[in-house]
Amino acid sequence: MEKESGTRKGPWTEQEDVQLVFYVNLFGDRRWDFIAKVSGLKRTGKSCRLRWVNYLHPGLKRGKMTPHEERLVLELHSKWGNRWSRIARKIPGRTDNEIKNYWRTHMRKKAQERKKSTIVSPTSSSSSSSSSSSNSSSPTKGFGPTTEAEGRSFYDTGGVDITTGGNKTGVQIEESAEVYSMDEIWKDIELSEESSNLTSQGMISTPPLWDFWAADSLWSVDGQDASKMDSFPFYYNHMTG
DNA sequence: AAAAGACGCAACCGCCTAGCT
DNA sequence: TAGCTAGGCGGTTGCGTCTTT
Repeated sequence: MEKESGTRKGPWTEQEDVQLVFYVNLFGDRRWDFIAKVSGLKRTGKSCRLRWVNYLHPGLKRGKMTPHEERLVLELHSKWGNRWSRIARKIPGRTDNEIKNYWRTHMRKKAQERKKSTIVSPTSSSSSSSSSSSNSSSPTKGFGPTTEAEGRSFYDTGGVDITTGGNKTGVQIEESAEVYSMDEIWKDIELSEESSNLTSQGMISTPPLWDFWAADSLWSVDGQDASKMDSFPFYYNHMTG
């Protein structure tokens, strides 16, 4: 419900997308407020940016996460915690939002599995059942699926921000993350995904293209490199099919 | 075939930070 | 140096789609 002078909200239309892409190509992907204004879109700069970053950006990969990407997410999350954008930068073609969503889903599944397994056999699989609480004594955030009951969102958060004082207890950061996270996670993943033998098929390869994209500036578009953005037809095809 | 529940994704909100005046 | 603004980020929510009963 936007007021006449207000901004539009809700899902973007194809028309809006085309318009946004056009203006981003024109002015680069920096001045979002400006773009929002000149484009005539009744959207905030923020909204435009988000739409671009999460959907319209030419470097975006769509579809399911590859096993390789999943691994990366887990690995990086164990290092950095919920630093989604930071993680996303290491996984070309994936947005922070996507990774965040993936993680959330992932953790929800895990939480459910764990709940089930503890209900069925509270003493079973020794470490895993204790794992969710293994970190709870620490004021730092545990890696495992914290529950809403703990007052934080349930998928919050793995690793510790090394750069900040997340590590208030002085616990060794990387190790504390490792204590539970990677072992547990890998185990779970193997169990749940072995069946689809994704990991054993050498699917670890990121498309070479992505090495290029990643290494090059496109993923970290900095506005200045507008020449690379002349792939407008791509966006258009991408959007219109 | 219909209803209910689960899942996945897109988008918004609010806070924080960096840059500018 | 303080205040302001835009951009960036993480958390959360809403809704459409898919799956199960």
